[in-house]
Amino acid sequence: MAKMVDVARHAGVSIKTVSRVLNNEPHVRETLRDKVRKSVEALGYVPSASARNLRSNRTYTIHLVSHSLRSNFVNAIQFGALQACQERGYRMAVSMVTPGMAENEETLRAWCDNLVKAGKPDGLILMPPMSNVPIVSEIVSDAGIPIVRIGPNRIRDKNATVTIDDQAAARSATEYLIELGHRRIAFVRGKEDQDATHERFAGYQRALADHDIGFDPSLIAPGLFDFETGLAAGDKFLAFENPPTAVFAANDDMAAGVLVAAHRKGISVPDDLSIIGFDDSEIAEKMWPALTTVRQPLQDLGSAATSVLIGGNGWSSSETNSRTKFLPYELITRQSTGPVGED
Amino acid sequence: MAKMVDVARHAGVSIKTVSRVLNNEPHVRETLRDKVRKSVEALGYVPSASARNLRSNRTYTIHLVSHSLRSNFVNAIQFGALQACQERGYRMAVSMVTPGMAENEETLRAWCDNLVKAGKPDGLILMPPMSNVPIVSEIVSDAGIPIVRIGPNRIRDKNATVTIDDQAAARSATEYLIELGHRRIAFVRGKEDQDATHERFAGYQRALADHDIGFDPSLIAPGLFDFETGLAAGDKFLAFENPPTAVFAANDDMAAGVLVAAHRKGISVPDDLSIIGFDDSEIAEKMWPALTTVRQPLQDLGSAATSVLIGGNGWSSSETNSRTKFLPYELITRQSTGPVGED
DNA sequence: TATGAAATTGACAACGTAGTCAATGAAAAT
DNA sequence: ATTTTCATTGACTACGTTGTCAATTTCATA
Repeated sequence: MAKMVDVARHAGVSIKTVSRVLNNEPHVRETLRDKVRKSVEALGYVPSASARNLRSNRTYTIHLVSHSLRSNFVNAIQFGALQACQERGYRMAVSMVTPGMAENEETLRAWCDNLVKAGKPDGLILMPPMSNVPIVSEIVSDAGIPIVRIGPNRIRDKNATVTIDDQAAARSATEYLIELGHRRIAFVRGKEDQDATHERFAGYQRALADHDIGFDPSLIAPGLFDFETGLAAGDKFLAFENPPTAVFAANDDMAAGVLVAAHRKGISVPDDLSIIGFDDSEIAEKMWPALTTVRQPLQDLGSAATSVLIGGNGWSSSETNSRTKFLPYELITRQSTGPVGED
Repeated sequence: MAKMVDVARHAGVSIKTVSRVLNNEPHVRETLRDKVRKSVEALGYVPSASARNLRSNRTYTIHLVSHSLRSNFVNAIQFGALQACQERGYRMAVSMVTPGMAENEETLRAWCDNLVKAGKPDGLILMPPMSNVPIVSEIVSDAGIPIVRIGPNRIRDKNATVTIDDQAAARSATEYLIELGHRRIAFVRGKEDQDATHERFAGYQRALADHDIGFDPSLIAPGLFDFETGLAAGDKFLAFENPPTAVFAANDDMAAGVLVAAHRKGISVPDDLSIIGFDDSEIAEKMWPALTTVRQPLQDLGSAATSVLIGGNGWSSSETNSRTKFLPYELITRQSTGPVGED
């Protein structure tokens, strides 16, 4: 395979000049530049990433870390991030923190250490729930590798976070239900170790309080952000003598579960029950009735995170104040919500 | 950061000995091994992947290439592949062939060339529809990098393919409908540039022929493997004077579209219309009624592909006969199919 | 024309590891 | 006791690029 010295010989210049041309460095005459480019073309030369990495200590690689890739949420963000990487000539690597690792702090620490020392990525994107784990941020940061966390989190360090304002979003979703006349609004929580759950719940509570609607603890169900727990929550609520007229689930998968629970009981959505989700994930518009939900610009979250890491995004690294970038959310009204029926 | 020479000094040995211990090579006394391991631990040493790559010309990286990551199909396979990689200490990189590239052969060629020469992955996993493009396989193969193609394809080279038997699977899905008494069975095709579409259609036709059911071209709709085209197909079929009693869609997203079309028209599923999908993707069981579908072991496809590349899977590279590994499919019967109603 | 400054170019070193090969020591065979 | 064999260990080099710095050329200025 052709290497730099071959190109140099072919073009009649030194390898350093070839290097300069390839890296768009100044101080090379245009005529030489052309000659080198032609030689590169003629030999089909492509620089070795390994050698470049070793010498320059930069890998041009962004590493995306998540817990499990099996979710539309992670998938969409990854897509946005990868697209942004490729546009800028960066590669993208992915890793998962398997359930076993996350539990034992020592294992997790070793894993992170290995990740950053071996791979030396130019930046790390932490997906929820890894974005909520302080020691991950800490170890990676200590190694001098910039991080962007995705999604709401309470870690306050020099690293950036890219997210939507989950609390405000949940609040406006709840207010939308209130405006439709709903008063008995149930809420399905997500995983307790993710700050998104708490933020969304806080938004829900805030909306109720703002509209003088008493908080009824029986209208809160636990959840794990998955279909099954949504189904269970729906079954629970719909078994009440006086069931809620609307359910707000902390994500779409759980909302789908509530919807199926309603279908099974022959309860009409949205006539007898309004359902609202969160994320606007892929399934939201494939359900029937199509799900009203809060749209997170997932792809944009991914590409914004990448931009923060690679630069050229207008963020100065010396920025002292807020290191959290909020992207706009949007309430997508579809057919799963409607005015409260007379009872 | 600690490097090998630091470990060597700390342990009082040469760097070569450290190297031997780290790579589990023979010819090191157990006492020295221990000493080295202790020094590694003490210094928190992790070998540099860049240096190792450069020297050994191996990257311990599997590269996954797809068209777009935004599908449950790709997502699930990626998950399986990543898991298998991590278990064996390999890294995983991902790339997308953007729509623009795929069209121009010269661009695609350059892109592939760059991918393999720069990154030098130890193996490549090609997802559909890239697994169906001959020149990609060709270029990568020429660079001496092993490939595994996922999904059915008609390329016959020395590289491996991991897939299910799409034709047989489609045939048994169709037969299931026939056994339920259906005779007017519609079919929604997928993208025409993917062999999966043709294989599944062939299986559908074969089942009809085997049961002496005449082929009715009006019961075939085009599709792009997405929800919208499924919806359009459903609208088309259900507008017939004599609509089909069952629809077989070439994937789940399109089946979801057919289902919503039926819901909108007030047609009861499965009483008046049976629907069957393909893939058993994430949404299949989140719909209502839950979708009967052909399950592809997507995660297994991903991990099997990885195993083929990394080795230790029982496949000899000198294997001369079949280079296609068929994984088992399974018909998952849920609530979207039922016996044909009397008309 | 002479002079200084800046642009241009290349020789050489260095990144951190694995491969080669020779030197040493220990065990087995004579 | 001597030779042979093999396990053990380390010195040195190569991988292909980029960084350093000095040498040379070009250009603007005096």
